[in-house]
Amino acid sequence: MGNENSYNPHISVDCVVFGFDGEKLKVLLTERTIEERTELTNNKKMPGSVIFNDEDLDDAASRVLNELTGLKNIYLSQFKSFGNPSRTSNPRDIHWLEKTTRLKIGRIVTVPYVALIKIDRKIVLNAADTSVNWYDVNEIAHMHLAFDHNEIIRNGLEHIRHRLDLEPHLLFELLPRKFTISQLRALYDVVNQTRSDVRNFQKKVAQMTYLVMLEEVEEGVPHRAARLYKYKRKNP
Amino acid sequence: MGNENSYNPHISVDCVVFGFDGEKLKVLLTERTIEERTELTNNKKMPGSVIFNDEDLDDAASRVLNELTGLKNIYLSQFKSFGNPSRTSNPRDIHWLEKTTRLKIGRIVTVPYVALIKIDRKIVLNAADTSVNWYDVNEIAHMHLAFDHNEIIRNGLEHIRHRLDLEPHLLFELLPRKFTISQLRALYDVVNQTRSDVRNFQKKVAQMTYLVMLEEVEEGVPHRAARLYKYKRKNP
DNA sequence: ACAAAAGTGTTTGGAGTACACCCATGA
DNA sequence: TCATGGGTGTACTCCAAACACTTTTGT
Repeated sequence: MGNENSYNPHISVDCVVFGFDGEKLKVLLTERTIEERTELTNNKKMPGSVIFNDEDLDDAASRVLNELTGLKNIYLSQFKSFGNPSRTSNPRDIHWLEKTTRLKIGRIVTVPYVALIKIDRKIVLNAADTSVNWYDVNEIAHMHLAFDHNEIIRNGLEHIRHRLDLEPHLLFELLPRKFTISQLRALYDVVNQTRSDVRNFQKKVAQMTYLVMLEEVEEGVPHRAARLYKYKRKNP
Repeated sequence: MGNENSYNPHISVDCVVFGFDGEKLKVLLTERTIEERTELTNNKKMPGSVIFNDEDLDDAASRVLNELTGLKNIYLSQFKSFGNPSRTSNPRDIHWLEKTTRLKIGRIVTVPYVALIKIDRKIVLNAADTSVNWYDVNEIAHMHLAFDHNEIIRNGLEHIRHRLDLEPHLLFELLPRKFTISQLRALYDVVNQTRSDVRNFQKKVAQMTYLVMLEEVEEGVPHRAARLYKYKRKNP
């Protein structure tokens, strides 16, 4: 994992980190907290880094997440790369990169990943001059991110929609360990852009052999408490 | 399109070129015809090239196909990149690359594309020391290709299966301009690894508004001639 | 006439969709 | 007691799958 520690300044990885707050799909963006706050607003960006010379792409993506948040064993799925020569043409973006890597930066091809994390996991920031925040995935379309990160996030969202369609159990990467059917349905609907019928969704859930009903209900809600479920990996 | 003409030796594109011969899915591989024929057999590889410094990835993939075959306007779809540091560790692979690019080659991240072409289009070879041939996609698993091309082709096949599932009209990129329902069904089955029922398939076809029946039948077959159809793009 | 593939309908089961009311709980 | 979401069953539609015989044509 990058033990030679020399950067390869031609290739980077970027992570579209998704979380679910019970209502909306969120994306994790980083922001420099020092310097240049007065200039134009494209200083928000996805977590990312150029790779090390002897580092695998998947490892680089894991490293980026771990360095930023302290988390490990995050679900990651790579999607199609972005390498338009003009993607690194904004002087502000380049200046920032050269400052952080201390390398002369020319053209960079970036290899993007989608990451799924449980939004309630506490994030431990390692970098002092950077803050991270969750943003509604729909609001991001109206924000100005660095590089071509708007486009990459759009593609990442499409990518993860397909993945979740093929492997529905990945939904549980986004939910807390114990969850209600309502939460699962809300997530399902926000991912598929649907509005499922409550009764029909119960039927669907009844067929999921990998869901186990717990002898517990949620707490602290001002109405009838819902049953809690958990996800059981492996097969029945 | 690479008008500065200086190679970027850190990034390449490779094309998994699919064709359909009426029965099997085929993949186009290139082979050096001169030198070293006696050594081990990993001299077959996918069409590919390192990119030019000012060249977009999609353009590089188009260029590779055009340089090799003379064809233009080929359907291309990028899928996930391969960048394991050890993928360029075989000395034979490196030697070949350094000879063709005249560059010192270290680690290379490759950005792979799937290409769909009509197998009856005649391929015009530009490179004198290279031959190209179609290979059954299932046989490739048992062949030794250069680099990690076996793995890339496996992934490319999975990728195009998903794409064809989402956009069935891409099937027609693989068929001749006029085709029979049997040909379409054979292609459908080879892609989906199914064995469709003839009658059910006719029903499915009847719902494809973008298929038009021609007043023509196939010729030269030793049995009842099948009706020909063509694909009509755009909407009704 | 025969071999070989083309072409054609009906039935059945499972999955998705639409739809409305009572229940449990906390405030 | 009331407000809030939790939890439950039935009917209809549509699509996929199973299944066998007649037609056309070339040899």
